[in-house]
Amino acid sequence: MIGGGPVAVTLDQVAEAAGVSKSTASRVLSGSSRVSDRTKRAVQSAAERLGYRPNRIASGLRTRRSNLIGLVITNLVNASFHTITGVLQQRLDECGYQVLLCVTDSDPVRERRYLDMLLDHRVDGLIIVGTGENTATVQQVSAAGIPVVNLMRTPDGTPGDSVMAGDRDGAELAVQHLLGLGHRRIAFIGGPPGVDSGRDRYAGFAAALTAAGLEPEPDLCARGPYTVPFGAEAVMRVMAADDRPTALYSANHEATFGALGALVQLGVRVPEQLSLVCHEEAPWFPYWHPPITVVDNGARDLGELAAEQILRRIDSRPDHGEPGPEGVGRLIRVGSRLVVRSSTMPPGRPG
Amino acid sequence: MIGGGPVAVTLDQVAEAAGVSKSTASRVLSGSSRVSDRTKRAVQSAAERLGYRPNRIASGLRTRRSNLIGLVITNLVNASFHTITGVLQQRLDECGYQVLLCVTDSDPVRERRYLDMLLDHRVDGLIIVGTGENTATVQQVSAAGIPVVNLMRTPDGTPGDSVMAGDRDGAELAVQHLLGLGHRRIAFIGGPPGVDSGRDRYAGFAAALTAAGLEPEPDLCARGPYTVPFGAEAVMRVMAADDRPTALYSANHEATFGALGALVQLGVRVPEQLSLVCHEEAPWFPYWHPPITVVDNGARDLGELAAEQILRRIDSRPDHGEPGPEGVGRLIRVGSRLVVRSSTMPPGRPG
DNA sequence: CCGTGCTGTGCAATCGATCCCACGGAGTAC
DNA sequence: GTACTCCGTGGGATCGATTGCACAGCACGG
Repeated sequence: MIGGGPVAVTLDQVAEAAGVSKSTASRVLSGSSRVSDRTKRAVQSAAERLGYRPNRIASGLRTRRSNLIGLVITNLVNASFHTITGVLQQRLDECGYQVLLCVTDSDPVRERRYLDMLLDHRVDGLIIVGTGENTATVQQVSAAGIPVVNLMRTPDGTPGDSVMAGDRDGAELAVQHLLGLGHRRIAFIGGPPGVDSGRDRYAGFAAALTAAGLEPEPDLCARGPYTVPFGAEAVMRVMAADDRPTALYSANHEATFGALGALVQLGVRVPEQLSLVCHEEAPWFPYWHPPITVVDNGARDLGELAAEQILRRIDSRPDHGEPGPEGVGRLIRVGSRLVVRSSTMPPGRPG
Repeated sequence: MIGGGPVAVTLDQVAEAAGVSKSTASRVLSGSSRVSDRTKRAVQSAAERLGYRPNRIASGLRTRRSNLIGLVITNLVNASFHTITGVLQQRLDECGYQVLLCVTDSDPVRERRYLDMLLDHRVDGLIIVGTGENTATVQQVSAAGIPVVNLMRTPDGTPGDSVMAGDRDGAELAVQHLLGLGHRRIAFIGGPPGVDSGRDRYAGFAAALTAAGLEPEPDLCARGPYTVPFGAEAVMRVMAADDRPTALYSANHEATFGALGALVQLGVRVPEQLSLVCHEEAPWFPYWHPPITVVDNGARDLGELAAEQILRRIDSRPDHGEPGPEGVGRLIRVGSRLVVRSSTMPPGRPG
């Protein structure tokens, strides 16, 4: 502690202290080539003694690998996104990669800037929950030889692989469950039609109804942003129908909270008067009263698979081989799972 | 698209295309020194034409600045943390710094590894919500000349500045509010005593009671983890008291959700039978039924101030000046604010 | 005894920027 | 005309690691 100032110890110094050349020291510390046990020990102890920490910037310049992966995501608030972010970070770290976090708030301008910045930092991979407004820039990234994985959303014309949630199937699962309980008037509160999940979940909802000989009723369907106020407003709307629904499918946890609040306010009891299923898990749904039936969209799996896919692409490009898209991007779809709790039950007799 | 392979354009190439030297091209693109307008235009157009993107790794090696800031955080799930993370990232980005995200899950071993890794990446700053188990390693980081900002927690012996929530004052505020409404039997559901927020919030709770001539009653106080199940269990416990409390202070939003679920289950109505105040804002509290009175611990401000503080330290160390702690670390405390909604009211007559 | 191959090590080029230093020429002062 | 100051520009060292190439020493087969 007597002067271990801010000047970091370099490999040269370690080499000198160990009485070997820089090259040998490097070989020992990165374990690439064979070195005699004696020198190995000498270098290691010198490194230890001096408190040597390799400079990844220098090493990155030479090896052309930053060990950084850009994560461009629309927000962190949504339950799926922060679960995914956590899982991703952990999995990538296990393989020596770090996450450069970029939150766009769905702003294409910020997204664009982040993409350029990630290019400048020479990230080894890009995982993106995109707005769809910058596919040209994403193309540039891909053309620069950086693997791209699209997460949750695959905009038209985007390069790279995709890891997508099984939105359509999940919504179908939820509605089939409600139909199976005997519900016929099922309301839908869903996301914006312009977003993959909004579109796909509605498609699943409609498909399940159609398969049962029913069809979506416009005044039982509300589509809008994934927000608490929208959920509340939507419930007010669908519950104002002449013939009230007996069940409600709600497409994300924020909207569901809005819905739950509004239902309490309306004095509608769940599940006695209205069955409720939410398409997204949240930590407190199992503990709610009643515990909420959900479609688990596999957020953890999404993170896991996105990490694995980007790592695979990085590995399969050992030393900046071919740049181009090797065939078309691969599409991985994560299965959804219905978790039945107590917020759904057969419809009661109309009052 | 005819061969813009993965090999990136370098400054040399831009310089050559513009017919100037590498030095001049650098000067134009980093705008450091005066250059004639003619050459400036030539270089800029060449850079544009070739699609030049500066290599931050190379530049970082030379300038000894990575433009990276390490964020070591215990988790992303907690509402405050993801708000803070989002704000931090945005603020730092505005000043050209990017966030290297590290989630520890409160595991000291992972924390330790992350700190070493951040050192290797030569981050320009460290913002940490620490476990308190690695102060020695944090000392190393600080000794390496990297500014450190402790967020929400300031373990004994940690170097650097601190940006802390006004936990004690906030809890006091909440309890004073309840006392002011006429409550005398106030229950406490709080965090682990080993964590700053757990300790401070309890202290504030106790202080407010003491100032009113009361004292905390052991069977109305539950202290445990910030989890939904604990909140539920704690409510069960305090509501089992012979003389039920008329008000409840709950120390974070996860526990509050557990509590709300349990209260519904017990058939206890809020606020008629029990007033509730939560020490932490969540997006849906304003929309709940009833809207929940909260102590806003200023998560956005915490992020904002932590970002500003680290940036200030980085700037005030223009070119690796003195390493040492310039005096003691600065302590910044963020004010808490009581937001009164409808979950609190004067106590009713005992039934 | 000599050629061959393997092992362990060192030398020096290299990655792509930044920036100190020097230099030529124009402008100004005396 | 000489000396001096700017200004714009180029040359080249430098940051700290990695890595291709060369070479010394040793073992082994013929």
